[in-house]
Amino acid sequence: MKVFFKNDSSVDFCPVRDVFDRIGDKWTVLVMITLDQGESPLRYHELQERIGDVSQKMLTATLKRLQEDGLISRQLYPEIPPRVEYTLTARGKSLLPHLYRLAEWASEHMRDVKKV
Amino acid sequence: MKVFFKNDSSVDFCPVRDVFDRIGDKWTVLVMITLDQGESPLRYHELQERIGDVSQKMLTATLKRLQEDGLISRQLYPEIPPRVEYTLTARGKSLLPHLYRLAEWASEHMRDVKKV
DNA sequence: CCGAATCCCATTGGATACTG
DNA sequence: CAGTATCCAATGGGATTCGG
Repeated sequence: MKVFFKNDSSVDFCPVRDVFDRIGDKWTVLVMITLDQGESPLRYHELQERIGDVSQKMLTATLKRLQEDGLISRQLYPEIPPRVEYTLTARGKSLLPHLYRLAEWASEHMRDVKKV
Repeated sequence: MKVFFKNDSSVDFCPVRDVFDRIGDKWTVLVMITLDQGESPLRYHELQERIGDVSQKMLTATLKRLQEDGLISRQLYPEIPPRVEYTLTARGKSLLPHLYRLAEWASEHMRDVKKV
């Protein structure tokens, strides 16, 4: 596989950087996996509860960006009080296996590394 | 696959978080892939040149932590001037396929997303 | 219930100068 | 050559308050 670097002046994109710039933050992957583990669409507050230690600000920001990237979809039911459900899109689902494999690798290799 | 959350009080580790905490920063994955693409061990300055836009401070810090995690090894040849060579360890190599798959996914799905 | 807006702190990371 | 050390700017992210 070809990898592009910054001094490769002919190209303006680098898949490796791109993907980690997008999902390498603190919450994005966790939200996606939480949605995947939920057997059905999850509401805002359900997500917050299941993740357990995410602030409203960060959950909102993460959801918004995931939606902009087409990885999740947001369904608003204009009731009183409002209800909002989040689901993974096809694109989002296509990313998940790779994330799980990384997590598997981590549980095999990071156990002794962690200690910090 | 089982995923652990923070409110899962019985466990103190979460593979998903662990791995992204470790490799989700700006340079770690890039260094590993650069080492992998080099057909032989790479010296400090070669790494800096190939990556192109990494500062000395960050390259040094990234290499040190990769070494602490057992993902790369550092060989010092005490000559004048000194020569240092970096290689991927077996554990480091075992992680690479997963990173490449993520990069592949990115080049298929992030092209149109990127635009920001 | 689902956020938006603001404030503030901690961490990341870049530029530069110096050392064995 | 291969780093250290220091200073500083930018970003990430938490706590709190407010709105529809």
